[in-house]
Amino acid sequence: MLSMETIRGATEKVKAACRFKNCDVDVDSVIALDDERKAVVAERDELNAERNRRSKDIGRRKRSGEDTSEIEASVKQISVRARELDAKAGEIEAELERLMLMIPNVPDDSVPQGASADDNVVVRDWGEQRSFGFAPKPHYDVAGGLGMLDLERGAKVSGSFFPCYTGAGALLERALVNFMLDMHTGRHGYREVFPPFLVNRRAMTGTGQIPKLEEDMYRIPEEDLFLIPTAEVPVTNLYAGEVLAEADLPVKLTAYTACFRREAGSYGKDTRGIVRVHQFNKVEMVKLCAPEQSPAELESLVRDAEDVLQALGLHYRVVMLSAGDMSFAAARCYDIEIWAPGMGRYLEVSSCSNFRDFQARRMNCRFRGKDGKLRHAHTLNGSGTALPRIWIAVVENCQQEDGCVVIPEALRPYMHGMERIRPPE
RNA sequence: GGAGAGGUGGCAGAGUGGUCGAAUGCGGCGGCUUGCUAAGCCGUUGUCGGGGAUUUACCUCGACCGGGGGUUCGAAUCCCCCCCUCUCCGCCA
Repeated sequence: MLSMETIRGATEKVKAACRFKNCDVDVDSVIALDDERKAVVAERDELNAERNRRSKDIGRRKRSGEDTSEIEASVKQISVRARELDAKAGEIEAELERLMLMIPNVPDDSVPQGASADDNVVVRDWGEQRSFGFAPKPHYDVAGGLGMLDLERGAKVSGSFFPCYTGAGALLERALVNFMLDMHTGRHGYREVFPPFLVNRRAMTGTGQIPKLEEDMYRIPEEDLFLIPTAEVPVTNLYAGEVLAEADLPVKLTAYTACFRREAGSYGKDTRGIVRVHQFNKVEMVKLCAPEQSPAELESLVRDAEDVLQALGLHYRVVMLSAGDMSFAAARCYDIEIWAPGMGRYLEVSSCSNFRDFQARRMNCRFRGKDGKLRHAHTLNGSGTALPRIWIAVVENCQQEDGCVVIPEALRPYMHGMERIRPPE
């Protein structure tokens, strides 16, 4: 969430952010409500002060045996009035918080000030599109021939878009997870965590999935728990309500989790294969750092994700998102798009964002600076990377004319030394 | 699921209706002492919100003793609900 200082001091920018990110909040009325809050709180506090003075007086008089019934009656009246105002203040504060939680983060001045994905900017690319001596097939055809996927049976037990990986497909999935975790922990200096996959409402609110995206989450009503849509939620919220030491920053964490998304409203898109599914695996990187560090930490975060793709020899491009294409909580975001020759398009495998103090305010995560003062931390995260799409990229890029898939060398140690995936006997 | 114990300031740990934002100890910070260190002594040491002074550290009011509600002139202290932690029993991957 934004501070009230930001909302009051940069009102026009905040309004622009609401337009870019399609959030319907009346910023002026938020400010007006805060004015009202201040007035009610001031009156209540004055009454409380008077009540406290008189109550202490009652204590003194009782000890000296005086009659206090008159002054007690006066305090009673003050208390009743103060309680009414307190209730009113509580209502205003709840409404104010509800509205503040609906205001999106403000995009950085440095990002393209456009309204849609058309305004995104490719900032660099790596490698090139592989040329084939034959027509490359989409992953579902390649994987089908190799017994790597069983979408029909997955649909039988859960529904469509709940993929089931089989045989070498399952092994490839597991290999990719281990390969990426090893790289981030061993080479990039992240600490591995294995968090819960179900989180409470507070956590979902902390990272900003709620309220705007609540409809996209799977929810367990009995406990009001949500299946995580990304490891970002449990991992970032690990530090909710805490005060970190500046010397411990940046905190760099990596986690494998399954991710669950209802993908409400996206039916009809990407209906074949596993580009868009309700359950998928992902290795995520999360950072908490001091405000001064976050711009550089975002750049290194993207590089860490790129390293995965480079080690696998997969062509990709890095895109800076425009103000209108960024998520609710992000201030600045790079997407990494990997080339999928069978589908003939680039697929988003990673999204690396700097949230500045937006999530930290919601979570109340602070750090104590060297000067002894408390400040909100900055948070960042990025996929490193999302499994279905990197799985697709491996299968489609490494397919051979005979239908086999040659496994990238970096993955072979994770696949019992296997060099190529052949059709099952 | 059942029974019990407990959640107080950075930590430990007192406090069972007013003089408690909270003893005491440890830690932290400042100072004194000292050749240095240790020890000792003195002082200081939370967060959030409002108002005021001031180009920063200042003053003042309010709130906060797991969370929420209640009783009372007055609640860390009494009552109710919830959450979490620990111990034991049951069940179970």
